Amino acid sequence: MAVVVPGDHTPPVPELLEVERYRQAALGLVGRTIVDVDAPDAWFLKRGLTDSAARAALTDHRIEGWRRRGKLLLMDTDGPVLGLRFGMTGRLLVDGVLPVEGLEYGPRRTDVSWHRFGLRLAPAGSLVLEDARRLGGVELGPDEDVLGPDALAVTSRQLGQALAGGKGPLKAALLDQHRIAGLGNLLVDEILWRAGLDPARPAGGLDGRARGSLLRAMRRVLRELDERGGSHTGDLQGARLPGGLCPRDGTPLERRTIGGRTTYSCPAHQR
DNA sequence: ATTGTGGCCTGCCCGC
DNA sequence: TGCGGGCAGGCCACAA
Repeated sequence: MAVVVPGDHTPPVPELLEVERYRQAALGLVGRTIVDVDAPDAWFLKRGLTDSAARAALTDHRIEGWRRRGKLLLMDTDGPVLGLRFGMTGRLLVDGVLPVEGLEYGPRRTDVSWHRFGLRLAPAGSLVLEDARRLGGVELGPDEDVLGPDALAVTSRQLGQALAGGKGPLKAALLDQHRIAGLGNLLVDEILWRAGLDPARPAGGLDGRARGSLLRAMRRVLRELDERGGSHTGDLQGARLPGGLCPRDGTPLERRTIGGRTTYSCPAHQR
């Protein structure tokens, strides 16, 4: 059940669960042909891409599939691969419809001035990436291999490799998309809270038992929060504010900056 | 190579 | 009622 806290206006942050929903919705576009590209915001185009270059590269090509690796959404065509990143506030409109709806927080309004990238399709339809804060981006032929294994499919062995020898905090390792791809701040706080692990403990210091707890919590959180409706529906979410109490044991939560991110954790049961 | 820090960007909340 | 400051966080450049 989603926790709704009046006054909390955490925006809908696209972590892997939201990007996966975008992917599922975009699958409906497979088979259509790109007839025009609209990229009005040069900032949004990465790695030297320009509006005219994107148009030249994509026009007349057919969409053949959609893949996801972590938070990176990949459009396969019979020409180039297009990579879409959503940053913190990016949303995808598929034929004018927002696939991620019912989000409890954040602005519901939309604004055409936030449309950073669009594809016009034949015989009909469109794809639009809307991003108020412009922290996302679009690039051609993204390097997918710099990303670690996807968090939804990570194996015990891969998790062990991702954490091995890490001297930084556990949370920073889980946020590092090179190690494991897909987890953002909210999901990591929820996972570590459920696993009973202190986000500040060294990533490389986990024994087999702790790694097992972590992997189980990761899988369970991803499955449950997806069923509930997204990354912001965790049990910790409602308490993730100054003065919040641990929903498990009532202890005042600790608020710290770890891995450069605002971090809430329970000093009593996260060790 | 690994780890840490700051900046990008802008909507929104809060206090005055 | 308006305004300024701080905050949010994914990602990247850069420093140590």
